Amino acid sequence: MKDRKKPTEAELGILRVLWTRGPSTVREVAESMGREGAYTTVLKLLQIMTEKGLVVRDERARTHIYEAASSESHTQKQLVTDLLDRVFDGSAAKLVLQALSTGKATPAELAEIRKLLDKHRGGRK
Amino acid sequence: MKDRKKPTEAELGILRVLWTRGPSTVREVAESMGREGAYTTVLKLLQIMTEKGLVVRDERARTHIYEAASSESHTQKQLVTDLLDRVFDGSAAKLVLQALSTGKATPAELAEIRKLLDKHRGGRK
DNA sequence: TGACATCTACGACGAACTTCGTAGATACTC
DNA sequence: GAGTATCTACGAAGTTCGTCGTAGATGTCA
Repeated sequence: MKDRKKPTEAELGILRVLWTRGPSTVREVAESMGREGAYTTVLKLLQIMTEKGLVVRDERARTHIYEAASSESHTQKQLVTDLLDRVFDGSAAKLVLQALSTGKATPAELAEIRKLLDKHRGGRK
Repeated sequence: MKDRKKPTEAELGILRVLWTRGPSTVREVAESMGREGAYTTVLKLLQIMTEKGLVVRDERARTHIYEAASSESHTQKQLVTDLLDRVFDGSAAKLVLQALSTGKATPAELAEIRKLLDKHRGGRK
């Protein structure tokens, strides 16, 4: 698996569009990003991403259709793992602590996290 | 605050050394990274980081002493916030879910996270 | 068919990042 | 004091990334 390669900033922006829109053309991606003027930029990025294996391309029609090669959650996990190793010495607790300390978690989210913990504990015990 | 600037990969490596070692000379940093051969590389990086404000330099002595400008936890929080915005739509819950799903959290850590949640809930109520 | 629109491919550019070599200044040692 | 070691400063090269312009192929339509 060549999943080791982390998408760059611009690539991530495109992946986000593909995850929410599903398979899309270059034009659709560009418009979704509000970058209609930068059509060829998006095209080039998608071509490179195809080489890297970040997206998959259906070129049966003249207008190619691109699709994310990895699911959003899979990529999220990969990026979290990366941050964990690079910045937190692999300690998930430290990461969660910092995530919560940003104060961006709503009460509903806190409850959700609580449920997650219960599930994890259940699996472990 | 110019804290908006995210350290690059190499810069982060140096910051990690400074956080664990405390104020250090170029040589000490290079040795701590096992890059003694790349002395001038580390020096150049530290010079650039000084310009960027990532580190602070004491140049009273001939051999300058460098120190991280921001604490480890502060930088961690910044990087988590960045990931949160870029990859998780700002949802701390999603991030925590992925962090836990890596399976890297020990039971002790899970307990710790639980405690954190209690504290957060307490503050809210 | 001819004019025009749309698509892909590709090369080139500038900016940021990382690396290293060299020069020059300062300290150390005998 | 001469020679050596160590330090900073700085410029240049190689890479990656993001951007865009242009060329050429293909489709559309009056």
